[in-house]
Amino acid sequence: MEQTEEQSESTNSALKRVQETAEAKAHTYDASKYERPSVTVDVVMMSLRKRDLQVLLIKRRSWPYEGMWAIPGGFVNIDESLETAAKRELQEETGVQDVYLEQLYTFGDPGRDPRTRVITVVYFALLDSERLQVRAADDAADVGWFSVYDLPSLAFDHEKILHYSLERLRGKLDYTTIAFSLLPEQFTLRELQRVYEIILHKRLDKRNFRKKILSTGILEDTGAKKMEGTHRPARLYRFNPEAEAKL
Amino acid sequence: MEQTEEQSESTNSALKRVQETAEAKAHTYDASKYERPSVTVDVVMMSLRKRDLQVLLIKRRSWPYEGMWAIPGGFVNIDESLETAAKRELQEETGVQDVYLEQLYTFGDPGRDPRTRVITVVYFALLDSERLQVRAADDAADVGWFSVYDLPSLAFDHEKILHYSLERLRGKLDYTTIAFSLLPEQFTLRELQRVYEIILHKRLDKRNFRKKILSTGILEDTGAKKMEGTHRPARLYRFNPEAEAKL
DNA sequence: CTGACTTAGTGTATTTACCACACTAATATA
DNA sequence: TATATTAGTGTGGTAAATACACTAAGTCAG
Repeated sequence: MEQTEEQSESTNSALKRVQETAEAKAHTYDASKYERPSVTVDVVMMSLRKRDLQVLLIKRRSWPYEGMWAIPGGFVNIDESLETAAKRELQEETGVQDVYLEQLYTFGDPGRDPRTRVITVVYFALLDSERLQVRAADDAADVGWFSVYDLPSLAFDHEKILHYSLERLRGKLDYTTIAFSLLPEQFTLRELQRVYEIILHKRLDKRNFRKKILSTGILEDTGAKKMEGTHRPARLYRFNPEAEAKL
Repeated sequence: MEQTEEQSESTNSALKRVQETAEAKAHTYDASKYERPSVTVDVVMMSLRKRDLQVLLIKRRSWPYEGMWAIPGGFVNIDESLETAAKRELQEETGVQDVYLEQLYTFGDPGRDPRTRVITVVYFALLDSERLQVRAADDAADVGWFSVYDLPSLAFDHEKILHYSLERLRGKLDYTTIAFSLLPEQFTLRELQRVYEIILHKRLDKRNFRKKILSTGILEDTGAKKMEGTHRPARLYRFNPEAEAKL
């Protein structure tokens, strides 16, 4: 449930040796002009839309992979932290703030970008299905939401990144409260169950699910009820972060 | 148990906008000469020594943090992958190859290094206690092994990195086979239990431990026995990677 | 207004995982 | 030959996971 904070370092006695050999070994790549790799931040943004787990992608308008879809991202400014850069990207792409955000993995193989050496730190973000509406259909030509179970062909190795993201999401689902960040403040138990079912991609037993969730004490009954469609009305719950219960 | 592969990208329609503003926003840091962050790879190397979980550190010989201990690391060469860089570091520091290696986290706050902006990708390595002997005491003035439970004062925020490493190790202990990478090919059940006890820093029940491990079918009886000290001889087991059993 | 339809909400019995706990046998050493 | 040391083994109790089916509150169409 927690991601530790940033920071660290490296340069030490051994480092100078390395640095000296670094340029010597660099028998070019594409660009001898780039002695050092560039660093970008990419953000995998997922949300629930229409009872489906979807990811936000951007259509590339130039070489390489022109016309293909890609995960949004951009360079890290010299004076901002990686997380700040990820938040800025989010803000620029969707206009949303205060979403769940965690660092996923750093991808840095040489040759992953045909233009130059780029190391990218990938962040993973979850939007709740309500605030989601805000933008998303704005400059609809370039930006689109896609089901993670039915992806278009993707630029670079972004398909691999999305698979990794999905694995991580699934893994964290049952020992963290990550699922709540996909729902609005109030929700019914059935809606919560649906989040789990969509992400795990399998049916769950209703009674066992409710029993397990409620036994953790992590939910708070709002007293309100939700009436919708042709059903019986359902209780609305709220996530209680105070209750540091284990799922 | 698996770490996905490298690779990805970022530059897309939104990227250009970002890049333009990047330099504008960069109201210096220390170095306007560095328009872009440098990238290093640091390696947290742990091993079991004398019934203790220890980490390899290097003594700094210059500013900043002169005389303090730090995690070894170095710049990423322009033509090598992050993992390759981490392996190279390992090789340089300890002369060991083919160890367990996984990417841990990327730390990149501006100001984490007083000299310039450095983003570091931290890898986590485990050496088995046998091959360990190889070097380690070579240029003993600069390099040393320290108990993770009794650390010296560390350069930069390396203490935080080590805490994170230990947490990750503990977390993975019971749903992966990571523990085996700390042992030689053959080992007794008692030795395996000791690995768990040292890492989790608590005593485990012998019978329950054996029952659980053996029931997974992940161990293979070698037929051999180990006689040592003033004990009864013990069976030697071997890790069987084929048996894709869950711990 | 009535009948058909949809979903909320509830309990029990079975199986499986987890945990606490103590003695005997093989070997080395003094 | 006596002493010290560790390997190896089983059982019962408790908590968690799973499989499974019906009733009641509401909506909607006719």
